[in-house]
Amino acid sequence: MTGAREPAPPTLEVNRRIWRTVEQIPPGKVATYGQIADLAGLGRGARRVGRALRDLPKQSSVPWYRVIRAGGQIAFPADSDAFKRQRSQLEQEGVSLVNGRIDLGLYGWQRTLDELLWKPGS
DNA sequence: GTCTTGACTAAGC
DNA sequence: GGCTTAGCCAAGA
Repeated sequence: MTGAREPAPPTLEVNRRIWRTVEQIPPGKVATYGQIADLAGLGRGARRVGRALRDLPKQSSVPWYRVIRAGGQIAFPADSDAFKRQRSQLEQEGVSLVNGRIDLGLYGWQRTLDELLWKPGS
């Protein structure tokens, strides 16, 4: 066979899909790179998500600041402007940082399906 | 064409 | 609780 396997999607296509997924994060919530990658169909391409956000155009209205690392920590150095900017945006949405970290159990966007089933009061 | 880097994650110490 | 190592994959030099 002349290599008639699945045509790998162009990077731009993947990036756009990632941005679309990030846009689906509700305000006041945050998602991890791994989660975005999984929702975008990249599986364990957490790094791909980071690259996609880096290639993100400046005029885009994608809430990149709602994407954080696993464990609820921001992917930038604490002394970086990007870090402060992201933290400011998160606080503006009602997300508080505790010790430089975000409580995923509180602000995490659909941690796992188990949690949805655990949802009390319904 | 090879090597290094990087907006990552999970596991180990 | 935090640091280190290994795994992964794509872009840049």
